[in-house]
Amino acid sequence: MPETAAPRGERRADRNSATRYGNRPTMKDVAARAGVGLKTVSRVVNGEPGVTADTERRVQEAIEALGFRRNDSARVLRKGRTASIGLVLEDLADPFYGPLSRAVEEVARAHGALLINGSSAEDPDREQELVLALCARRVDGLVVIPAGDDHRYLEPELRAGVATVFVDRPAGQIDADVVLSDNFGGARDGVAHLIAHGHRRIGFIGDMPRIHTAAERLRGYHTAMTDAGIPVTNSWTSLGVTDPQRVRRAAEEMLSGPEPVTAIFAGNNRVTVTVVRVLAERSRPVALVGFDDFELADLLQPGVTVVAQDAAQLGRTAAERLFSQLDGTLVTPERTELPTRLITRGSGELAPAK
Amino acid sequence: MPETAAPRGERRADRNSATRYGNRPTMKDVAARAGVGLKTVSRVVNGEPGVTADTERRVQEAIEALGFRRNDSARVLRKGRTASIGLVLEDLADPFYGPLSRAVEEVARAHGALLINGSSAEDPDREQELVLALCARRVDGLVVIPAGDDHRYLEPELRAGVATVFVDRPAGQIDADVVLSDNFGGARDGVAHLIAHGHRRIGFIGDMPRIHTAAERLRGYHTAMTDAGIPVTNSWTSLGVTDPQRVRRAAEEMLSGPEPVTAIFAGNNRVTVTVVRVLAERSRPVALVGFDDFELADLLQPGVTVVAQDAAQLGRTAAERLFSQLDGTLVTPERTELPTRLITRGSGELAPAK
DNA sequence: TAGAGCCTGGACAACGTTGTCAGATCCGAG
DNA sequence: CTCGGATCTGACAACGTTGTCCAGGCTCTA
Repeated sequence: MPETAAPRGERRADRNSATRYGNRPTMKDVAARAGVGLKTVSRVVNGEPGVTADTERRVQEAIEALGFRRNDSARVLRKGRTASIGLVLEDLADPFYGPLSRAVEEVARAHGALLINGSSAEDPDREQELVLALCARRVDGLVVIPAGDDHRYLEPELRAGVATVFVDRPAGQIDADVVLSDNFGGARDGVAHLIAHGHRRIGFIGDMPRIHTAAERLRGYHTAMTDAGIPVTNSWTSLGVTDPQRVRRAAEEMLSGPEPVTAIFAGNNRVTVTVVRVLAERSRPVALVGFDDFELADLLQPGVTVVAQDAAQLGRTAAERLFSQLDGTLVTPERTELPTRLITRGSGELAPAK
Repeated sequence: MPETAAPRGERRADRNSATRYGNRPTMKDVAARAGVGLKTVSRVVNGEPGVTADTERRVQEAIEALGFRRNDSARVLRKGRTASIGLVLEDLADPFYGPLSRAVEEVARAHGALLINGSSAEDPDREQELVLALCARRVDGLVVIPAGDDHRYLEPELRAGVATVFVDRPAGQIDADVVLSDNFGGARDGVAHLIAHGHRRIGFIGDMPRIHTAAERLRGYHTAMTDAGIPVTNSWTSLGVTDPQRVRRAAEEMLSGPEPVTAIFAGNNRVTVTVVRVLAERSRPVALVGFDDFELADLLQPGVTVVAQDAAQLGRTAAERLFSQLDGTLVTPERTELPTRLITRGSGELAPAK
């Protein structure tokens, strides 16, 4: 039907202009060139049956010649599903989130979906901004590592059917699926490990307790101490922003008071590393167990004993639950808790110094 | 205009059904509820002028009540720009790419764009698949860390106006913008550093030379050796897949031959770490310089001397060039090369063992 | 008070695709 | 030779938004 193509042809007077910047060929163009109907092109592009080999060949040639690529935006609009999921995390540059993100991506890929991700930089407003932007893009689902503690802004989205899984920390004020590490148990076991090696004065340096993981780990510390009948002195714990300067000061204080600690439990990755630096500068050996594993921990002198959580497994589990929601397999929000693993490498097995 | 809303109202017999799973309210719904025209809602949502305060309030209330969120897919279709860019890299879990990705994200954010990313897993087919999927989504631009060496498949996309910047390695067979580290200069300087400390038998363990960065670093090694008048023996270089087993074997071989090397230049991150492990098992000190910095390199005994490249800067530069292309500021593809930095920490300053 | 000009709001088409449905074509069997 | 049915093809509407354009009401001035 050349008639169908005519108005289009008029608008784009010169055939070459179809390949000009920002003016991509559409199925209509392909159809005109191949001398077939619009829908036939759609059929070929989507591999639908009911097209003769000859017609298909003509269409393919036209696609090739014009450099046509289907516009998925239009497709999405029509079909309602975007085949993409969103991941909001704290900071992609953090070595903990890289593997997690990659794991989510792999699961998404297995389901034919792309991953859009964003870093909240631990800022609740930015988290909300990102999440809502992703919803506006109509991602099919969301994996969120929350920065804020109030997620009621998600309610309309949840009602509208956006599948959502929270990871690493639970959602605030709403009932949602969540995948966590056993922060409490891990910390408790780590501290108990130090106690088992003879320590009684054990320091704890962690994040602000308003962060769920930090609070849970602190609780684990207290539980282990209480279980062993050890009263905890206030000066042994330091909770707050975990920038190197503060952690350094905190470590130095608890190591030099009248009742210096003989062991330190570090509440996260960054803390552990800073503590390692502080300890490296001192002659008296101090035991150390850190939450979160990190690369090369085994190569340090001594190797650093850690409570490891499996970031990739966390991401994988979350993504799988997400797609279960999308399949309709899963309906009720659940709380999944993954175990942690104590990896002994030396630093946690040092005996208390006199 | 209740008349306008009527047909819609009929289709969704029950008002509640508008908030049912997968059936989101549209601007039409909002307009009906607020008793205004469709375009007025659009104006309010986009903050366009020409709406009285009272009308705006009514619309805002309807939006609130219905939990409306603009469908960006439709918007994209209409406007032609998606305000999103794609990033294709090798592996998000690799600590080198985390900061790079984050830097790209920050620049994108500053330009109001979201980042979609994908891991090619160093597989050219998967790279192409990802890139084309992103093009189908009509991302405004692409940042690609290429896995393959033939990117002619991108030609139709480039003609269609998809801004593209290659990072870390140049594009193959097409003329495109590219941002690189000075792999050649960095490796040359690193090896020269070893030579300056008295080494003559220096090993090189690197990736397959079909990877551009690997080839350049190898060239740097050869140049440094030649400049110093040192003939290179074949058994001193190992090129291939950089899995731990192979690297370990390679290192052990060059350390135990009749003419054992007294220093090793490691072609990348992973190689460096493996070599550190091998050297830690041996008593005789061997000097080591690695390409790429890594966390805790300073805490090892001895600290590891490295040729550092700034991954974040690489990402930032690439993203900025991308947006310059989109602004129209930039038209001619260019090759940008960022300097590397030698960081001395001890392992590269060891004198050759007898 | 009439006319000009501004401001607000809405009807309509278009973006590029897919689902529906009906028309056209071809084959073989009666 | 004709008819039924299977197969292939295309016209059309719809997805939810934004750009264009025009209508109607208002204010201001002469």
